[in-house]
This record gives sequence, structure tokens and C-alpha cells, in this order.
Amino acid sequence: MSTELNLLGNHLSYALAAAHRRVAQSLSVRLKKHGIQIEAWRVMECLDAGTRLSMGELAKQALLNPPALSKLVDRMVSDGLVHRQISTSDQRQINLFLTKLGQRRMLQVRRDVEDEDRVLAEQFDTKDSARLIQLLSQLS
Amino acid sequence: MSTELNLLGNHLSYALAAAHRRVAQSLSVRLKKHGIQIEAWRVMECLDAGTRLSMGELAKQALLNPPALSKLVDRMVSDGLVHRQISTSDQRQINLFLTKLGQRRMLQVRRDVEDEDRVLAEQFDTKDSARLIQLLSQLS
DNA sequence: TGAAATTGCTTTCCAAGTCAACTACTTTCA
DNA sequence: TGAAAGTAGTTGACTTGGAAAGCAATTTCA
Repeated sequence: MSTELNLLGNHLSYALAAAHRRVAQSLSVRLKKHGIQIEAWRVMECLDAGTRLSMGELAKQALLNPPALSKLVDRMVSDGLVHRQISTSDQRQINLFLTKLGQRRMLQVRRDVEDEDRVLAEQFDTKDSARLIQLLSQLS
Repeated sequence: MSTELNLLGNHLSYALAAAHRRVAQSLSVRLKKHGIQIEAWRVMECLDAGTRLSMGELAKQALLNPPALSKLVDRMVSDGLVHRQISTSDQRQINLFLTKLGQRRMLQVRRDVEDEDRVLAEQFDTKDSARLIQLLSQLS
């Protein structure tokens, strides 16, 4: 990167977009091996971590709008990774669960993601990586 | 945000995606008033700042893949914001220029973006905002 | 020189996202 | 109670983005 480069670089929104683009790009290459998108990985992690999640809660945690989540889940269902179940307490709500296959897939994918995380962390002095995450969380 | 929330939050890729989503979302609401997308704003800033840019260089700076840029430019041309010109030195290359309208529009938009930047910066202690940008640039 | 390789940009085709409308269930309150 | 309002999720029409192929200009080098 040249030094004169880019008055835009001082805009937080630009710096964020640039960093996000780069990281998402290289992560997505990794996940392609598993035939999975980043969003699907986030969904699986949320399901694994969580208490019963409704689609709405899941959408928030997985950083997707409800229609986008709906469609992603359609695909994941037909890939056999998750299944839907109508909530008994409120028949409008849907709870989502990982299938056995989904769980296995998630564990495989997780290894790659953590690998990627390590690679990223290496670009920083030891504490900076955590510092960056902490600063980023202030925005969310 | 609840505290137990989200083992995902420790993944840099997730923290980045979350922050980017939030910031892009609120910026995009602002820009909608001008009938413009964030990407178009980036393109306009690059053109304003820069020496003659080819589509390829512009794509890198504006954080778009070449096909996406091509299509965005089509739209911007038909909105009268920019115009294409074949480079004289290499007839494969295209140079892009802001029209008068494009320049005016860019200045209006820029005010809103800088406003948004100020709002974001307020979420941090004084130095942290610059620190965040600096850390982010290490990723790009 | 001129055929082959490379480069710059665009097009095509398909996958994915958005907004707004819709269905179905639940809650409210007159 | 039951009509009106509110909420959860999905669908449909449309827009945008990406990968790969395509076209045209340029460079390479035998």
C-alpha cells in the first residue's frame, strides 16, 4: 500500500469496509472447501452455543435480516445441516436445530475459522488483536 | 447487549462483520436521502481525490470487484454522475470523471458522511477512534 | 513481423440480499 | 368474547454481487 494512498482511509466507515472485505474474502475462500458460506457458519455457531433460538433472535446474532436468514435456512435444511421445529409455546415461532451432520460440519469448519483467526492475530502485536476486538464491540 | 452474549464475539471476523454491518447500515440510511449507495460515494471520493484512475485501480480503491464496479458505473453514468473516457495511452483502459452534477452531489454527500463519522467517533474516548482506524489498516 | 500470451474491462448467468406485502398466530381491550 | 392491533416468519418482485467466459487492445518473443 502506497503511503499517499487514500484520503478515504481516514474515514472509519472506509477502514472498516476495507478490513471487513479483506477478512471476509480470505475466510470465505477457506470455507468454500466445506461448501459453506460465512453466514451459514455463524448460524451454526449460534445454534451450537445457544439455548433454543427463534428465527428472530438468531437473525440478530448471526447478523442477518429476517428474510435473508429465512432463505439461508431453506438452503441449510436442504443440505441437511439444520431442521426447523415450530415452538410449542408460541406457534408463530420457529426453533432451529443442528442435525448430526450439521454438528459434524460445524466442528470441521470451526477448526478452519480458528486457524484463520490465528493468521490474523499474527499481524498484530500480542495485545493489539484483543484490543481491536474490544474497540469493534463498542460499535455494535 | 447482554454479557453472556456470544462466544462468536471473540472471533475477529465476527466482530468485524458486526461492526461493519452496523456502521454501513446507518451510513446507508443517511445516503439514501441523496439517492446514492455507499459504494457510489466511495467511487466519487476516489475520482475527486485522484489522478486519472483506470477502472482497475478505481476498483481496488473503492473496494469493489471489477464486474461490480462496471455495473455500478453503468448506473452512475445513467444518473449523470460520472462519464467514461477511453484512455489515449492504452485503448483498453477507461478513465472515469465526475460530471458537474457528480461533483455537487459528492460535496453534499460528504457532509453527511463526515457527520456520521463524528457520531461514531463520539462512541470512543478521544484517541481510540484513531487507534481503531490504525489497527484496521493493518488488516488491509 | 505476426502468432501466442497477457491485460483491461464488460457481459452473462446464477446466487443472494432487500423491501414490502402477506399469512398465521397471539395479545389487547372495549 | 371477539374485533383490532401487534408480532413472527416467509414469500415475491426486484436489485445487486460474484465467477467465469468473452472481446478487444497490447505486449512478448521466436
